[in-house]
Amino acid sequence: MKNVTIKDVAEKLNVSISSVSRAFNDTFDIKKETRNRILKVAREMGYYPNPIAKKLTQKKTFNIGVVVPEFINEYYSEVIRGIQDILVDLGYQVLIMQSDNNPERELKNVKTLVQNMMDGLIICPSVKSKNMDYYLDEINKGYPIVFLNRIEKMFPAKKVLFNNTKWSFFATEHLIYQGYKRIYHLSGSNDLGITKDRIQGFIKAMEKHHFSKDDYKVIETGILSEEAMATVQKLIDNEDLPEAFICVSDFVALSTISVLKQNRIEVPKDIGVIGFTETKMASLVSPKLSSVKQPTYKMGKSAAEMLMKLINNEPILSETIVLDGSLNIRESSLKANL
Amino acid sequence: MKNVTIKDVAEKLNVSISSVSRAFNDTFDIKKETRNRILKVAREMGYYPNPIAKKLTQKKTFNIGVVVPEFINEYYSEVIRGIQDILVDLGYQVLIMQSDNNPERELKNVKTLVQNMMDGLIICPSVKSKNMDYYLDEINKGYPIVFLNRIEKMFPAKKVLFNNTKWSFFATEHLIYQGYKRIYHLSGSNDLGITKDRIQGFIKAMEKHHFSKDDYKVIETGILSEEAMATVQKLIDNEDLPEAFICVSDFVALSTISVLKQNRIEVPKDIGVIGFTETKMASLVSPKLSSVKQPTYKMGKSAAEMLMKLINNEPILSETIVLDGSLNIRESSLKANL
DNA sequence: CTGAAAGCGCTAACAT
DNA sequence: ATGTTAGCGCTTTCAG
Repeated sequence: MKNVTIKDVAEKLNVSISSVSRAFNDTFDIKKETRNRILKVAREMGYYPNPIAKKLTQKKTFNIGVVVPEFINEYYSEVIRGIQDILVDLGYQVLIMQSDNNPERELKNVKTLVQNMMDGLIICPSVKSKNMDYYLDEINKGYPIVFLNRIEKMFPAKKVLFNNTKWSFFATEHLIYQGYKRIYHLSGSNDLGITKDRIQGFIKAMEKHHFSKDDYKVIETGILSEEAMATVQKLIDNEDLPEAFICVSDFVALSTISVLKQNRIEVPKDIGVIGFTETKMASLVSPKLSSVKQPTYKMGKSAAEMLMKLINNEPILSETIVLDGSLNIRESSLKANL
Repeated sequence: MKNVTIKDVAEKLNVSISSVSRAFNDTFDIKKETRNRILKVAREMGYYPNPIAKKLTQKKTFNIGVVVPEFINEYYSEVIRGIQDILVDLGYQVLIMQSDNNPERELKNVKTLVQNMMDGLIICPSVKSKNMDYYLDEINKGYPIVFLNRIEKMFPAKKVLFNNTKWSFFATEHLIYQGYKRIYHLSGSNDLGITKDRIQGFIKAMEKHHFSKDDYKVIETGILSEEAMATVQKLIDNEDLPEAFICVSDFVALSTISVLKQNRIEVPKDIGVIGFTETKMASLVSPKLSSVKQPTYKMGKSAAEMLMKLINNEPILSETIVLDGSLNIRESSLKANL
């Protein structure tokens, strides 16, 4: 039960604890021979340096904390894989905490990670994150933090973002080129910066192509299936259907298609639908879902690389990295070819 | 940059560090008045007890570690929500690590968590986890570990499992009752215990209903979409299609349906399909996917509760908790009603 | 009730 | 090249 300590090893070998420490840290000032002897016996005794004690004396922990809102789909999974692929090779371990989109829990998570002396943090804020003061405090203290996604473009901190405006614009334009004349945007929560960005891209496309205000609409639908379905059903009941929907997520897009189908409205023949933040399901469903793909893995990698620079005091050219995605056109938005 | 320590607070107030410690731990042997005075000033100074130092002196960290293979869908997300909902209320924080289904990384993760003095661990093993010796060592040392899912029924440790055999049996029987006369099981990796369990349930149903060996088949397909699609396409090419598929996951089920559709075979009219480990997508796609639902949230809760008992040395009635799920019949397996 | 002091396991000067 | 010692920030006897 009792753990073997550096002292136990030292006594067993009749050397000082510093020698054992040196052996394990492989410093220059120890004879290879002694080192090996110590290491060998230590292994036998099942000794392993206590990282807690180590943390107390050293600054470095080689632990990185990541806070994500949730794991409802592969989005953050891939982000984290990107992060890990960079950091694990550099000897870091990645500790993850889930905030469940609860700002209080998020803050508590961040504090836990800070207090556990993570060398740095990558934070993917919750929907209604309002903890920015605390974060700014830490940043000002010199604590390395990189934000990822869902953070205001103007927030004064290192961050990695997806170019929501641009790809929302492209997705909308794609619908326009397909000949859809009346387009609604089922958007996410207005509390989110990214929602505003996507709305902006949507409207930009509408205006560029001279849509009249009657021919487009932004409806805040949220990200829940039930909400989306209710919204679409209401549009049907009110006979206020557009020719195409651009949806905040694949999940909402599928919900939309599902309701339309229930009402014997066919996609893409009667109505076009395009999703956002592509999931693997997109190409497996029928009709195959067109969607905007985000570079999740790369976002994770970029955030991790940025964090490393921050930690190693290397110069960071730009505080904000904005990444591009791609538009995966499949069946659900293809009116033209019918 | 420099953090405020207990000493700083003590000096500022002209009290001993023990008093400050007492104030923060709210022990009985301190005057309420002193306590409040200390707390007040400490807050002002921005002091917060360093948990690392605390860990060094105390045994308890109120941190629980969770290792999961991945987050490709909401499965482990819900498991973790279950875990958190139990533990957060008890004052614990949950630290998560992702093994990416890599056994080495899994082991490294577990070691990191152990060395960081987590009070206990919940481990969801990888596909090819072979680290059992290390885990058994820790358990024998008295370290509280609970396993969840994907672990051999006979493994001598606390664990929470889903009754794969039973629900595989039920799902198969459902297909039988629908009138499908020839059924193939697209199974997961044979390295997994749960795969064997599901195969067992499948075969049990086949035998109970006197299917001849020619009328059922188990095909190891894995969990990748590409593999599943290739497998199904090959069956089509070989004119070896069954009347129904029971698939290892919703993902594989959707892949299967997708290939069938490409070949103008309709589900459920021509062929029935049922998934496993239901995802939210199941009810959104067309045809709506029948699937076996696992009690993910409850599994997380059970594991957390078991871990608490383990940590608090409370009696544990049964080493293994096996939970039941449900069969959500939707459209993809409904031949009878057509 | 409060303070002094030992110690948790380790690192990092400082000696030798 | 190795040993000695003073912390790291906190808890916890033990005195008083």
